[in-house]
Amino acid sequence: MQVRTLHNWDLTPTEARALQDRLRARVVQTNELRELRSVAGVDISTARECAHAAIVVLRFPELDPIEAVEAELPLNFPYVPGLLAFREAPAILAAAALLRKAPDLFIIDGHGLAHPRRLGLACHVGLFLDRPTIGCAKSPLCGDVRYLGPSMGDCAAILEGRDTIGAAVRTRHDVEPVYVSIGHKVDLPIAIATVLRCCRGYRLPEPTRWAHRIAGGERLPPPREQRIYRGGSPTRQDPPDSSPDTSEVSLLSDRRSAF
DNA sequence: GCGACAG
DNA sequence: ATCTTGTCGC
Repeated sequence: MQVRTLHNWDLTPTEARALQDRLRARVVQTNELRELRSVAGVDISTARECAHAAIVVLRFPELDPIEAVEAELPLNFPYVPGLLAFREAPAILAAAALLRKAPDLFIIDGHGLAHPRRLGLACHVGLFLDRPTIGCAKSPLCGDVRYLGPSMGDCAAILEGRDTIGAAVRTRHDVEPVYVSIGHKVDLPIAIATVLRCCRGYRLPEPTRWAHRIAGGERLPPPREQRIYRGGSPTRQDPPDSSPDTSEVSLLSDRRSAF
C-alpha cells in the first residue's frame, strides 16, 4: 500500500515534541470508515537495538488472518514516554509498505489522541498511512480514567480537563480494560465498538494478538502470504547458515511443513 | 521541586 | 518492551 513521507525521523527529543505540536492539526477526528471488511493489527517487539514490526490483516467480521508483513529496522531513538512514534513508527511504516492492499482499518498498540500533545503513535502512523487508525493501549499515559463497570462492554471516558481524549474499555469480564483512542479518520464511538467486535474472549483484540505473536517470531499458518523487509542495520551480521535469498525483501508462503 | 510516564 | 518462577482458576 501507499505510505506517505511527511518528514524524516532523525530528530532530537525537543525537535520531536515540536513536530508533534505541528502535526496534530492534521489529524482527522471524524469517521471516514465506510465498509469494514478487513482489520489490521500492528505491533512491535524489540531486541538488541532492533525493532521487529508486524502487521497482520484479518478478514472482518470473521477475524481470520489473510496476510502478514514484517519489517526489521535498527532502533535509532530511545524509549521516551510521549515520543514512542519516533522509536517505532519507522519499522511500522516499512512493514505497511509491503501490504498488497490497504486494510480498511488499523488497530495500533499504543495511544492515539490520548497523548500529552494529542499525537500518539496511532495518530502519527495514521497520518503517514492516510487511513483510519485506532490506538489501543494496555495502560494509560495521561488523563483521568473514570470508573467503569466490571462487565465486558463497559467503558468510561479518559478525561483531560473537560476533554474526552479516549476511553477505557472492558473487553473481558473482571479483567483490566484496554485504553482506546482516536488515531485518524475514525471517531471514538466507532473505535470503541470496533475494538469490542474484534475481541474473542481475550483482553486484547484479535488483530493485536496476531500482530504480537508474529512480531515475536511466530509465523502465519500456510497458505498465507507473509513478506519481510530487513532494513539497513548499522551492524549487520552474517547469515547463520544457508540463506540463498540475498534480496532485502523475501517472500515466504505456503510450503514449509511446520517448525 | 516531585511524581508520572504508551512500548 | 524484556527479564523470569510460581500461582490461581476454568
